[in-house]
Amino acid sequence: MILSQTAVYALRATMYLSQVREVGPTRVDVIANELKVPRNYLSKILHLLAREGVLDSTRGPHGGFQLVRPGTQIALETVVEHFDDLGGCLLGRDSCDESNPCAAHGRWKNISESVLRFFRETSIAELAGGGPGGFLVELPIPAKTPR
Amino acid sequence: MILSQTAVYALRATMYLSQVREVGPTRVDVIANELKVPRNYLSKILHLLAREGVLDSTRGPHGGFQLVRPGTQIALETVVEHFDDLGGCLLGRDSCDESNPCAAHGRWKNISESVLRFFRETSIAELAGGGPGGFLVELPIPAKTPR
DNA sequence: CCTATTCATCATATCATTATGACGAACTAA
DNA sequence: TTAGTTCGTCATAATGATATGATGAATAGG
Repeated sequence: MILSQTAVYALRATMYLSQVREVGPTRVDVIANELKVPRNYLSKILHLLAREGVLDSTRGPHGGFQLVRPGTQIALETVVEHFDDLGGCLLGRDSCDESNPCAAHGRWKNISESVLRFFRETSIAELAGGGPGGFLVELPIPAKTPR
Repeated sequence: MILSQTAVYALRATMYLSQVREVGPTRVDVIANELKVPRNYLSKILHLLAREGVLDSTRGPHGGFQLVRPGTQIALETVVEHFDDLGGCLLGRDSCDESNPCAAHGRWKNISESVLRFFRETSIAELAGGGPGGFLVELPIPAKTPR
């Protein structure tokens, strides 16, 4: 698989959040149930995304997670980069660039760049909205609650 | 990393074998030392490639591994497919195609295909020969020894 | 046939990823 | 201030990938 299970959970969860029509946070349990994903595991993933500024988290009643800005403005890369290293050396070397290339570097570069561009230029809302059963509506920008 | 460590070992080993100028098998120990890769682990990998018809293995004195045909005629895919599943669903679904697509399918398809094309159309000799310090000479076709 | 050589394989260890269960900390509302 | 709700986090488990060490089986050459 190209992405780790963890990164896929993160993507699917943020995609889900980008489709929630009601403003305000959504509980982990709801997301976990909806996506059929382990609750505590997802909790850690979302917590990390909150620490990294992709989500807002709120505790207590009416708490949960929400996107810090509409899904149309969040690139897949923004979510995935915290879990997987896309764009590393194909042959697994620590350093691999023009001045010190691996055997595959020159030929792989173009492909690699188009992959990176996909993650950089595709928004989670684009994916969430494009799939079967997805919504195409624009979301209101949720109020940013300071922590 | 896009490829597993195992797949990278397999690639590097076959690339190495494609550059060996002498006809006949090369011992695992030589390859492992040369590539700085764990010997027994590499042994299993090469054994699997032999079972799968990518390599010939010979036991006893003067034994070792060799490519079944010149590296110019072995695609990266031929080596990698036995270890990693390239081209699976981006969101990790078991089945994902035109008739039952995941949310990312349509947008990811083009990128995915160019990745697959790279592995299908690039030979191990191309990589081995293209890197710094590589050889560009053509190899004689090694005699196919029945097992 | 014997011996050295080499791959084949078994048992086990280590590590990272993925997952589960229990409890603590923060928050809301009454 | 109390009770209920919800995220936060700790401890631990299960699994798969990666790695090591010891031994078995096939082969070539004397």
